[in-house]
Amino acid sequence: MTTTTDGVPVKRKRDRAAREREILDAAERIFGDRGYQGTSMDEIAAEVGVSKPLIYQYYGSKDGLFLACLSRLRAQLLDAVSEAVLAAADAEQAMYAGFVAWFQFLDDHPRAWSVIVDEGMLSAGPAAQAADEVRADFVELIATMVRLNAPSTIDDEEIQIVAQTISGATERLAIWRTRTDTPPSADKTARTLQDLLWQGLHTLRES
Amino acid sequence: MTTTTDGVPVKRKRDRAAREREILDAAERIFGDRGYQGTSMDEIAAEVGVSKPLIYQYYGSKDGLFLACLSRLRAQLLDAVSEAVLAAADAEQAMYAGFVAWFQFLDDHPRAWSVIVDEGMLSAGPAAQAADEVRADFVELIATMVRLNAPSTIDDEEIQIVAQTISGATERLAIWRTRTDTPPSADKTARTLQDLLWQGLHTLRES
DNA sequence: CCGAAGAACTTACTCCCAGTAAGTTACTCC
DNA sequence: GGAGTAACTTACTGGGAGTAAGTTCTTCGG
Repeated sequence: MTTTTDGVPVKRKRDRAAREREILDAAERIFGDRGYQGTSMDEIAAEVGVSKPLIYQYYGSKDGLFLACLSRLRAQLLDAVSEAVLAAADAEQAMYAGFVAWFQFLDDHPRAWSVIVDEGMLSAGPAAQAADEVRADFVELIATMVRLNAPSTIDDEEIQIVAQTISGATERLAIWRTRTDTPPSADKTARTLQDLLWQGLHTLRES
Repeated sequence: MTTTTDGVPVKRKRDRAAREREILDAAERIFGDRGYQGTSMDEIAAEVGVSKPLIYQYYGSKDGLFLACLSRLRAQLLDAVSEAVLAAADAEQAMYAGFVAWFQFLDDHPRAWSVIVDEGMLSAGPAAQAADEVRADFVELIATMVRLNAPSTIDDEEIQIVAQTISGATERLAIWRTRTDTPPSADKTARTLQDLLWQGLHTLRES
């Protein structure tokens, strides 16, 4: 049992939740350093000081563990962007602030980002679908902003198209910036993207 | 020797170029069906009716072989899009026609596309850089079109940003369309994208 | 305090697959 | 026909994902 007589959970000496966190932290670090392919489950197990089957018991597979990392990191990224968006004075500033927050976060957390880049690694099987769901929160946020700024004549399909466009654009820009020697600043990138998209958003015509 | 006395290449019974093509064709088919991870080199070798080390001799590694497939498919895709762009009456039509050709090609060649999607698989090591170079032709084409349509006050960094944006957007849209039950038509997707971007392209202001 | 039940955890494997060392066969030219 | 080389094969290694089967720890009812 994990509860006392009054039903309150009690600290066990071997605490599953804590172990899961330990494993996840180590996985995040190693995946971030060496990439998905370059990381072995044995390595993560050794880093935590635990045997490999334990990790399989908790996370099911290498994909599962990677996905758990991805999911947690994406959540942090979404928080950073959401916060920036909500703090903005008007809709135009909100979109711009969101872009800046996105690029800035990725500049500040290169290891986190390199995990997110490796999302592409999961292009096969059920993991691909799971990875899409992780990204979906983001697309949702973007879709909401699009809805607020586009003409009311727009239909749901078009909103999806625009949201996917913006999501794809920001991801590609982020990857490109990390692979370029002297990338434009987070701010300039965000500003250019904003200039490119803002007008068009308001003038989307019906099909 | 592979030449006769007058220097003209002669057909050898065992013809390397032909073998390379055979291997590449088989690899393209199998990678397209089963994905990068799901494909083994033994499988490709068996399909061609050749031993595995031969493939390694010609293509160096699994990544190398995959990259060769990717490169050939990308070239076909680029051709299709270039042709559509060049055949258009004016700049606005050219951009739109390019988008349509892109989405249409991917609808028509699902196996080819699934290889290109797996490009993300090569996020590590020198293969990642090689994959970027394969994509670079495309970004180049887009950059050219941007240059023709944007105000002359734009700088090179901004052109790169815009080109990466468009490249990222089209790729994400293509992936999204394949993973959606009833995706919008190639035409509607292209039209919406065009509406979103065209105006902004002309009003990009200086930093 | 004792023993049963189950959760946490380990040892010691299997299998698959990328990549290779070393050798064999087929062709070309002199 | 024999030397040289390109095309090709057999038979292996190494490493890593995933697992079967067992052991140790913790809790709880009696």
